[in-house]
Amino acid sequence: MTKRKVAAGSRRKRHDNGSAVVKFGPLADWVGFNLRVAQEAAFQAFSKLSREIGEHPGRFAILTLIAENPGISQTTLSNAAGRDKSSMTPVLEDLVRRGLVQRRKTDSDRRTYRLSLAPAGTRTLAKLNVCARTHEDNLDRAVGPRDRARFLRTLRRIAAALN
Amino acid sequence: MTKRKVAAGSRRKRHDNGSAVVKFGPLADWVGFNLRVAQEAAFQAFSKLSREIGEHPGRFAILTLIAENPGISQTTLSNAAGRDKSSMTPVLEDLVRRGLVQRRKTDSDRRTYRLSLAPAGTRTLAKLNVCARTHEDNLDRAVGPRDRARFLRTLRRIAAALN
DNA sequence: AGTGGACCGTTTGACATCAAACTATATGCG
DNA sequence: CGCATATAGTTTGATGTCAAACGGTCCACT
Repeated sequence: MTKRKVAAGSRRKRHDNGSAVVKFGPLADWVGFNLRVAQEAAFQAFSKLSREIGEHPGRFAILTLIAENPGISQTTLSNAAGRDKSSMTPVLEDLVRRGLVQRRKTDSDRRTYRLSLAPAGTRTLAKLNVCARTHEDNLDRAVGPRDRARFLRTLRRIAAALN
Repeated sequence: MTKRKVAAGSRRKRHDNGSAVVKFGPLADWVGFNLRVAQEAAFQAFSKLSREIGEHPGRFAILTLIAENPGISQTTLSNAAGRDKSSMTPVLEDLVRRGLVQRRKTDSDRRTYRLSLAPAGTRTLAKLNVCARTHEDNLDRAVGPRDRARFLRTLRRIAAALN
């Protein structure tokens, strides 16, 4: 029970280190909980990849959406990214300061900014796309090629149903 | 183009309201992005349900884990919930103050707390379980009964592969 | 032309979370 | 025994997010 050598795989620890065996009970079979765990694991993994090239993981969706929709406004961007418009202020301030994004006022509507990628932004996005490709390969491997399409379809249905 | 009556379903707006048509480009086909969108939609939906009974959505996992593992320590709890141990401090302070959770020191190790549910905590958890059941029904409907088991398996594989 | 309501982006305040530093406690090892 | 090291929980500082309030702008309607 308290022998020096313990069962396979579990290295001897002086204390718990918080890694005791835990029962998850009904949580273990709920879609909501497993969805959260999977998403957080995926985000952590992408986070690590993007930090290796010195970029915040959240910048990827922002830069992609600007690249795909040149001239987009901050509010439209925030809606597409699923974030409040007020959280765009510091993010875009940073991206503009670093020369990745251009922010221009229009003549027609002086309230809105028109956002577009600067050349440096295109280059940064290209590097992030390499990270995303690697990340996606890891995810695909876990999902399996046979189930990928079905899995994507289910995710989209969940998003659509709960909005 | 600018007629009074517009195409089906799209109510006439004076301005964009940030709901312009947006191209998602490659984002739309990435597992990582769709996973994020689905999870955030699901969380929002559960959040709304749990706020109706006056409880923070995040308390559900905490209370369930304490119920399933009486005597669990804060660090073990934080690991199981996928949160940093330091974020448990204010949460448990709140739960103890409201009489939902009991926190006792042990004789054997005076550093650790042993957490367990108080009767009020059991009652609150029962109410949260009703919310979770409703939420899960909505999710199941979106997933479809045929794909549910496969979907769960895929989510678990993603979580396992990226840790 | 004037005006009221809607909209864009920012500011502010609240909150959850993390990471690192810190205090107190426990224990393996000499 | 005594100390170096590991662990439990808290504190602190930074960050990202939201929601509400605000100033500036636009525009439909009178």
